[in-house]
Amino acid sequence: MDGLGRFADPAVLILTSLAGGPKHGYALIKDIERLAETTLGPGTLYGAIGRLERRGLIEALPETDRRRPYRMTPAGAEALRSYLEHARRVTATGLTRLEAFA
Amino acid sequence: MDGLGRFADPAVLILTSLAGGPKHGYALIKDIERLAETTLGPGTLYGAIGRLERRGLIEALPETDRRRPYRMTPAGAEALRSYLEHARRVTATGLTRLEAFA
DNA sequence: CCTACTATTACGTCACACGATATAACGTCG
DNA sequence: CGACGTTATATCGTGTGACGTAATAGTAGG
Repeated sequence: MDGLGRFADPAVLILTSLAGGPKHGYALIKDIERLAETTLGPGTLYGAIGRLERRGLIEALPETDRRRPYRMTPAGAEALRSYLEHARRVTATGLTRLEAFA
Repeated sequence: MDGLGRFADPAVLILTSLAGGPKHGYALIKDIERLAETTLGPGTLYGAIGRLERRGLIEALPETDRRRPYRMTPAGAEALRSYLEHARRVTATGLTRLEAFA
């Protein structure tokens, strides 16, 4: 019971990873491990990829060499930016309050 | 479909609110609205409160006047701190990558 | 040959969203 | 004064679907 665990929203992590350039599924898993010290299982990953694609936040690129790469769309970048800015405000408030917490 | 929505993990929002001092359920809803521009429904709120209490991250104070206040425990403060620091690292990376994103 | 790489699919569970219900205090309008 | 609406406060029920876990499958490379 280590409490809350980590910040691990799959959709956000995938978009953040794709903000660094297009990647296929397996590369996403590895990048996210480095990025967030969290390992997404395949079900979690591909489930989230499908939902992001249906919402138009990412799109598939032509398959090459058994790899199915994805790229973030402009709508995805905008959604991510707005999410991250909001998250930054909220977490900053939390950290400030924690400092004052006895 | 406004994309991703906001950062809205109920457990984190509740702990963040309680980092500012003990509060009862209704006061939490109001504080979280100001804090995160998100309204937790009663089911969502009290469900999350129950789970946090079972995990020892928050604890109930004596009921006064039909109000059941909760306070964050030291374990809760530690869990929140570690979560927020991790989230800050991840979101900072995301924002950096987004700046470079074409 | 066994590990790393790459992807798909199936399945169960639990958190969460949404809404209905209950009750009490307070104000206000007819 | 009495009816009514509103604010404050908490509980419960129910359904959906995101997520975690894991089985399957194939290629390539050391």
